[in-house]
Amino acid sequence: MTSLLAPTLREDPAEAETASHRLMLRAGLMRRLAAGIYSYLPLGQRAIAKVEAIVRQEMDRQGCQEVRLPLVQPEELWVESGRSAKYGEELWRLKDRHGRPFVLAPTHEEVVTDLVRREVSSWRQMPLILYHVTNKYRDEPRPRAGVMRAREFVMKDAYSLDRDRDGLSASYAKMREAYARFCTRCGLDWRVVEADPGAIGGHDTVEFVALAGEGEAEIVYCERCGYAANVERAEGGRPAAGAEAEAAEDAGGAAAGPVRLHTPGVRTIDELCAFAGVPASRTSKILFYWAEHAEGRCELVAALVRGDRQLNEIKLGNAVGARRLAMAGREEVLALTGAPVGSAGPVGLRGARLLTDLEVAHGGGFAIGANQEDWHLLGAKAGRDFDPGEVADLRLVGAGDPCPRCASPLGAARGIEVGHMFALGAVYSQTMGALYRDDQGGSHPIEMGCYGIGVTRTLAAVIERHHDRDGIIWPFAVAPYHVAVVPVAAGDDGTREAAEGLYADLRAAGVEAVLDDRDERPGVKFKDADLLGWPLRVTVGRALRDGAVELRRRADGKTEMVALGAVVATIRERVAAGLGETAP
RNA sequence: CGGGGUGUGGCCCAGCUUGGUUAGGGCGCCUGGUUCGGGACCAGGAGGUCGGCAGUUCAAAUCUGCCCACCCCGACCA
Repeated sequence: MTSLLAPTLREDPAEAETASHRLMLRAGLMRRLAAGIYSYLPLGQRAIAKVEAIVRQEMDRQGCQEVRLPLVQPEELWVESGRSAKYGEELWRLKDRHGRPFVLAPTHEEVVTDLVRREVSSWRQMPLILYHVTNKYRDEPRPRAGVMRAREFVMKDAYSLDRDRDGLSASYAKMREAYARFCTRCGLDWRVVEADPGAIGGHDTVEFVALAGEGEAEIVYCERCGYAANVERAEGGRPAAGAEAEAAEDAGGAAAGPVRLHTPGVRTIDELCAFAGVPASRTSKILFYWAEHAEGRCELVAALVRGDRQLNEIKLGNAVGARRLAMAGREEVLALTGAPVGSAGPVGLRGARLLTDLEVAHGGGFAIGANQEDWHLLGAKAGRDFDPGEVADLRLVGAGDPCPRCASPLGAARGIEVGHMFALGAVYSQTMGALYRDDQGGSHPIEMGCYGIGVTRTLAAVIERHHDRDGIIWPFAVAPYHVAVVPVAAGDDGTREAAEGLYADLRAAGVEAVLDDRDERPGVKFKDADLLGWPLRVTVGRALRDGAVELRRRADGKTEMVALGAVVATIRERVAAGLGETAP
């Protein structure tokens, strides 16, 4: 280790807060060059190489073919696909010396589509899955938590090319299998969840989320039926049948109408509940947004959700087909409804496109704003008292909500999105003209899928999952080295020679080992060994008198004495067993 | 982009409110010595545009303005 560039830090760097970020800096895996841009030092690079190797093995197992695609791409390809505008500022743009516009690759759908429209023209050439592992560039508005959200990062991206929807489904299933194996082999505690297709388009999409308290992704899951989804996507559904009947009763039957209630000063749902004596689940709130469409056209939309629910803006955006949403100002609401924000409601609403959440549309007996300052309506029911407009699932689903499949209460968790896959279909091949001939001579767009794994982010996820107060606890599968040989009493020739001999034997036996030959006191070496997280540590010291060394496991601190003659064999066994621990 | 915060030797920080000689401490680094099983001790030493520019002042790390960088929260995010 005297010659190994692994500069450990005794104290936590001020710039890092999350565990993985802190430890990647402290353990000398990487150093920051600029916001969201890092240099990887030898140990970081080795860990990355381990993750990459696992990815490659799993890709190759499914018959994927590795390629290497350019990181610098002509912007015109992105104009052609329509994503130059869609990506906006996040697309990292640059110009060559002639002033021609280029972009740094945030992903490679355009390049792959361009490649295959030139090279794949027959049904005989498919199915085909291409992948590569390279840097990606996204000029994030806010890079954060080290490599968790970086501007330059390593990603494995794959693209499947198929003749038809069935072929795409088969490729998608293969990749799903590969991703599951990958996550398990890296030692992650993970879930696969349904996700929102977002701007990339396509039909089917799932995320592979490594569970971690520090993660950015919020997911809900059902222990009973296995349903799991990103909260962005999780379906709200209609209220249970019993609740619907109850609600109808609350509304006072089909013939009755809502009751007007004077509510001076009532502005919020909480105040309304207190004033009118109704639970928040028996209220409904209306939210106004400006929806910006692809052509730049803006439209005012109103969303009606239950008072105790949160609006899921992604769902609303999808429902209205907007590129972006921005909440409307108070004055605009006043001008439109004739009532201030706290008294606005859906009854007689004009001038805005109204969308009503399933729960409100199928429920009844809601307290709502009366579109008149200081007045509310009690017992209002969609369809009878107001036109619900478009009915859609608009609410944010959370812990305790009923599972949309089996109605059991959902659990919630946070995690890190390490993988994401999309069944794109023909969205790119259609717009960019990637067509092939079938066996009848007919022309069809290629059915595509795209699949990404954040390699550097996976590393962060592994550390989030495997660390303690003292440092990293590498799973064998991604550890930069499997074992550290630590001689104590460096001044003693016998100790040093024994350690060096053991180290040489281990290397000769193919064991990934390091030798801590630094002229440091034992405490320093032990602390660094814990920080660096070697799965195994061999202490060569006082046990040498009995012809033995100590073999210690980082994961649980268990130590055993091993006779010198048996050390190499024992370590090989332990490494093999350790690698087997995360085998799928 | 909005809000908050930070910027002082490689790392962690003090000093700034109330301007005043050579800008401090701990860790790390170099030299010598003593130590040597959980971040040793002693002695000596190197290393600084106090983020940058401009201003106020006899005098600026310290006050003012502008700018830059970085971190956190939010918006955003295939």
